[in-house]
Amino acid sequence: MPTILIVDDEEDIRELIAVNLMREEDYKLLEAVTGLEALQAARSSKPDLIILDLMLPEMDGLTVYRHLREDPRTKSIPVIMLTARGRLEEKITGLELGADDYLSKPFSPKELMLRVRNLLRRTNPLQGSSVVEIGPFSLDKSALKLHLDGQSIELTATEFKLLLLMIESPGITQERGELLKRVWGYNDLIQTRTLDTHIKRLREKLGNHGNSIETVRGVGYRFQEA
Amino acid sequence: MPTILIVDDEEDIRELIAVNLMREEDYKLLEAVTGLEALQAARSSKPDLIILDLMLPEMDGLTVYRHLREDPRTKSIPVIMLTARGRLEEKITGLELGADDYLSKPFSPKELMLRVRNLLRRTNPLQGSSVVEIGPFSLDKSALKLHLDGQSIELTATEFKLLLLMIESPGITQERGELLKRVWGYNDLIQTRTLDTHIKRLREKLGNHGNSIETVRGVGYRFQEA
DNA sequence: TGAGCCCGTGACATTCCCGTCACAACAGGT
DNA sequence: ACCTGTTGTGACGGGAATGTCACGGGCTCA
Repeated sequence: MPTILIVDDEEDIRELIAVNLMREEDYKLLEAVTGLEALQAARSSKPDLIILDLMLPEMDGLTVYRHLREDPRTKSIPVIMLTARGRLEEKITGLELGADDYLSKPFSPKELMLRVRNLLRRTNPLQGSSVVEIGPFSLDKSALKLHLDGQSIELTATEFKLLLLMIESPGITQERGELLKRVWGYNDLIQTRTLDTHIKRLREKLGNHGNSIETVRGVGYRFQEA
Repeated sequence: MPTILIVDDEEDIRELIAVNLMREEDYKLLEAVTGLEALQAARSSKPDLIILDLMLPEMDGLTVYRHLREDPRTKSIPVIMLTARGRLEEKITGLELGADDYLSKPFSPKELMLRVRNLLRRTNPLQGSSVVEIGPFSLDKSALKLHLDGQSIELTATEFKLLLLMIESPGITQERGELLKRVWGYNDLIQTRTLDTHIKRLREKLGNHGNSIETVRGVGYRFQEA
């Protein structure tokens, strides 16, 4: 289970980030309020990733970042920096970010989750390399590949998530709104062709098995082996 | 019977939610006014779902949520959060909510009911096992399908509602006005051939069993196994 | 920086559902 | 048998839901 350290002096920002990380995946969370706390926690707990707000009282966020990079114990931990849009952002753009990333406020939590996952996958590739098997379908979470009829089909991240969601409960109809929320994070019943388009792309990639994804008009889609 | 815990400091909001929930389904309802009460109730009564207003005196709603997630006894209980439209909402919008959900005030009770049902079904799949069996008939609510004589018959949403209504009380004659109200929401005794048409279509799809839907002239229709 | 990939969107095509109508068939009462 | 109100039936068209396609923006990697 990956450990993530959140550094921010604002209680509710920490709260929000934490709350979101906790769903979706099983992360172990640490929190720090000041730069000093952050450095100590980073050294002692060796988190897999640090989310660092640059706007900190006392010790500036960039300073914290430099210290992290100088200490061999924390040198290789990837960092996602949160910056206010403006001058600080410019400074960062100039930095050689290496394995790191940044996000300017106000940011969408969805975006943050995405980067967290990306960064963890990039630096910690073994992470969650499990395989789901349903009938002739074999989904490899780590490689984002689908094995079917002896063939290996590459899926994109979104396609994979969508297919996995449906394939995990075969025979159960997944409502459109449900899929939009779980895959894209849309909470409102917005009108979009995005879901349909991805369903189409999935069906194409599934070839003969394309009709395993059935349309339930007015409700959603369901996975059902022919 | 699923248990639902409502957490809100405002009496009339609680009332409003309670009244609406009771109208739709048979839920057992619990109420809590403060965050502490909520946590205690959640731990002792283990509700199937919690509706949590984020705007609470004393202990903030997000904090309550956090505690719920930390305690293994309440960790897996789904939560619907109610937020005021505004800053908090922005923070939450776009989140990948995972098992949970949120709704911004003012919300329509209909919307809330919908999410309650969804969430309960999703997290508690045994619950309301979306299949109804009567004699040789087997109705799958989620797929809108009817299994009969080893065959699988697809029904449209309207057909399904209509058939379900009659099949749930076999031998009982359903009056035309009653059916029009429950399936179509028509409150007036309007003159329409809609009902007849749908009955016809149903009979067609039922094949040999078509005559299980009997006409009671001047009154309505009745489902009766041959 | 340029090519390639992935993704969301809007425009358009297609399919499907459903209510209505006109007319046929039917049942019950006289 | 005739009359009358009710129900069955088939066809039609509007409109909504979904399928399909092409485009452009953003990101990545070389």
